[in-house]
Amino acid sequence: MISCDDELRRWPTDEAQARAVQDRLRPHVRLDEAGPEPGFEGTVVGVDVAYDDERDVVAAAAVALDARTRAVVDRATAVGQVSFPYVPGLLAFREIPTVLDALGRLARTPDLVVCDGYGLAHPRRFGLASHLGVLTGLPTIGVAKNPFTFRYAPPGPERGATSPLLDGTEEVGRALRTQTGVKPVFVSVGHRTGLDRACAHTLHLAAEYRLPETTRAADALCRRALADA
DNA sequence: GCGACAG
DNA sequence: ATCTTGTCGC
Repeated sequence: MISCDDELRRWPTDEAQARAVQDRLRPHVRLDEAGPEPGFEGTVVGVDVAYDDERDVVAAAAVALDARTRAVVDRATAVGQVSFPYVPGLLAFREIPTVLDALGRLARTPDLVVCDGYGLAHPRRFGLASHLGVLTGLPTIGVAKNPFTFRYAPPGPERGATSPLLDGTEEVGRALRTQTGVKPVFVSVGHRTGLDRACAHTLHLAAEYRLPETTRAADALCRRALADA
């Protein structure tokens, strides 16, 4: 078992340390659980972060939706100082401290967390969603807007179509068409979830727009929190 | 060395 | 991520 508090206390200050942390925590990712089944009774929480580099301020939001109806049932925000620069592959170190703060302000523990970014689809198989999952112990998935460094063949034009997201020949995630005729999103497993259910949840959450409601709600809220900070 | 590169 | 105008459309 890893201690979230200890990890935060020993937050890396340079890239080499950060990569070492990823290599140390990666074995704690659990890939043997299917995760919450689609339509489960509980909450899906979306998290997102906004920055003001001028003021060195970061604002995070966590929005809890009813997993079945997608109705917002709770929301929380947190504001902090930027703890790491943006480096491709090390995004988690920039976002996680403030996200954890916001998650801790929710009234109840999430049953599933949807992150803006990747989980296993990562150069060292330990993206933001996996990192957040290992620190919290919660089931997590990553939904990204861009394919990062990975390759994919365009999925079919219909909503629900998928194609493998590939690192060489390894499927690290899936391109998922959430709306007919619209650019796909890129789904990967974070922690304690399988790829099939990760895609099913994403599709259910993206009933109306390209991005899941969790992401849209968290994005709007963290922007507002940043403006008010 | 050069380009690519989640947010 | 963020900087940014107008514009097309429901």
